[in-house]
Amino acid sequence: MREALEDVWRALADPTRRRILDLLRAGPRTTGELCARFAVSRFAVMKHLAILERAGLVLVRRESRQRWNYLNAVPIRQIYERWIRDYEGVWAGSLLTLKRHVEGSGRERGRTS
Amino acid sequence: MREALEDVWRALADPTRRRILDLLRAGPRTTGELCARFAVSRFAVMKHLAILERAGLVLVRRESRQRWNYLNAVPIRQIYERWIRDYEGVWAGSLLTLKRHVEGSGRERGRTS
DNA sequence: AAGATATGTGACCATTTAGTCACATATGCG
DNA sequence: CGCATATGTGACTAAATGGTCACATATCTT
Repeated sequence: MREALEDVWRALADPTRRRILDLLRAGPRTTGELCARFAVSRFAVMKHLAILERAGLVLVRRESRQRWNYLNAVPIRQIYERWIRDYEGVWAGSLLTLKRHVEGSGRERGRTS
Repeated sequence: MREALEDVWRALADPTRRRILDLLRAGPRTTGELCARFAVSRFAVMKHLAILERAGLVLVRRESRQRWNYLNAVPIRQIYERWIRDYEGVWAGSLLTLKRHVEGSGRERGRTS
């Protein structure tokens, strides 16, 4: 697969969509309930929900005339495990890099490869 | 501050930029070295670097006619600590949600708030 | 000084994105 | 039935994005 997390990254890039996910952490919500929380139009929220659904971050279940949106945090976990986690080893090193950076001491490439 | 991580999220949304960061994990690189690794034009890479720099993910030090790009992983750590971490408690629950979702048993809202 | 190398800038283009309004469908209820 | 409610769709706009090419500047080397 061609990096299925691509849609997830893009979905998470928008602050409104992250807020939607934050709301869904407390439990499933109908589309109407979600719209009531945002200043933008109902359709704008629906578009965001469609993007979140395509990314697999939101699961939808229709019940009569309502649409229940469920949070699925699994893709977020994958983002962490497949990418962010790889940077844990550099966190401490980054502070050192910053220090050398401001010191401006030349010729300290220190590349690993 | 008005959520300074906004630029970081947007910067991370692009796969080319994430690849640049992956390269920089092994150590600092000049702009030219980075360009050689990508199919897109040199200027496209420079634009990506500018976005990464604005987000604070890349620190730049000029040395004579070269520009050394350093990885700064601190914003990535903040993304984790201020957002992703909050979802750890839901990872297990998401599997349960998924199970209920496919079962399609109505009326199990189970909201916390 | 001259040329090669490394990076910075300006102008432009195509596509995507986030948003709008208006209208359609579908369901619960009196 | 008829109406209110909840969600789905179509058409459109403005701005941001990712990309290009051409040109400018600055520095190292001969």
